[in-house]
Amino acid sequence: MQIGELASRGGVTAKTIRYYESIGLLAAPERRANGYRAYGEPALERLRFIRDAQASGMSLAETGDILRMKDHGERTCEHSRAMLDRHLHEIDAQIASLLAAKAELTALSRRAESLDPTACTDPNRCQVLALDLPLDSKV
Amino acid sequence: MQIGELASRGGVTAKTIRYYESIGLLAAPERRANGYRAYGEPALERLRFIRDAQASGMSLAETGDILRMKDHGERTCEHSRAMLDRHLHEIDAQIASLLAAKAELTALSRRAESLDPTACTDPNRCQVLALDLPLDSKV
DNA sequence: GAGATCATTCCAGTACGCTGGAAGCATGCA
DNA sequence: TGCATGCTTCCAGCGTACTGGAATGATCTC
Repeated sequence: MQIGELASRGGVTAKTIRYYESIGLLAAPERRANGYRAYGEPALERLRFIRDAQASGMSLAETGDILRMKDHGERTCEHSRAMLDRHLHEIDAQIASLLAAKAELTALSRRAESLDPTACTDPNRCQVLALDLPLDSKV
Repeated sequence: MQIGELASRGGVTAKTIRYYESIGLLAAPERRANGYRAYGEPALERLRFIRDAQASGMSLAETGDILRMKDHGERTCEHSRAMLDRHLHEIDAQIASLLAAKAELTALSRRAESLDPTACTDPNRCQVLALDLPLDSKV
């Protein structure tokens, strides 16, 4: 597939793919006679892995470390595994934090639903924001 | 309190506080005769809210939106609820990505565990993450 | 054949969230 | 008194991760 298709299927732009290639996250693919990059399915998998890793809070540099480890996957070492485990712990912490935030915001949103919109007349108070979170702090 | 104390109690630097003031997240406080900024406890609460909001994934701009809505006592119910709901969707997306990343990293880690640890005695192999060259040597 | 669309390279710029450093005045303490 | 530390302003720069745009060429569709 060409870069445009890879981009749309991977949820990024062609620019981003070229950028990833430039920093070594994606290998330089084969070129067709016209100079166009030609990708296979593995490139898409790799691209999706990068997106997932990024979403887990890893930098592109760290993601590159892991991808390189994956590339050498037939043999790995304590260092690599420690790094993976560290990231796994970070991910768990992030998930926990997000779930906590979600619970808080959900409670806030639910409370907002139960409010009478016409009750939103107090110029000094927003009922949605005034509760559950320390939003009433003023400087 | 002076900026230094606010900074240390808020877990940021004085630089950061001046930066927040410069972008409108913190109101310009009163000044003492010597020109020093003088803060009260509410500034600390506000600073902590900013920190908490950031920790839950909000940008400083979003945080500022919420703080300003509250400051102005506007009728913000609809706006606030839309923002909350949007943020909830973002959190869901983030959690999904985190879970996907976790699954992939767990698989990698598990594969690493199943390998012979004595294979990690080669210094070039045992420092895969630190020493290996990038995929295409173009970094 | 024309025009839209896709691709190429390269360089420069953007947004975010700070961070550093210069130059200078204020304060605290031995 | 000396000097470290703290505060002030202003401007510049940084790291991350793109993003825009120019200039150019290839392909597709009518």
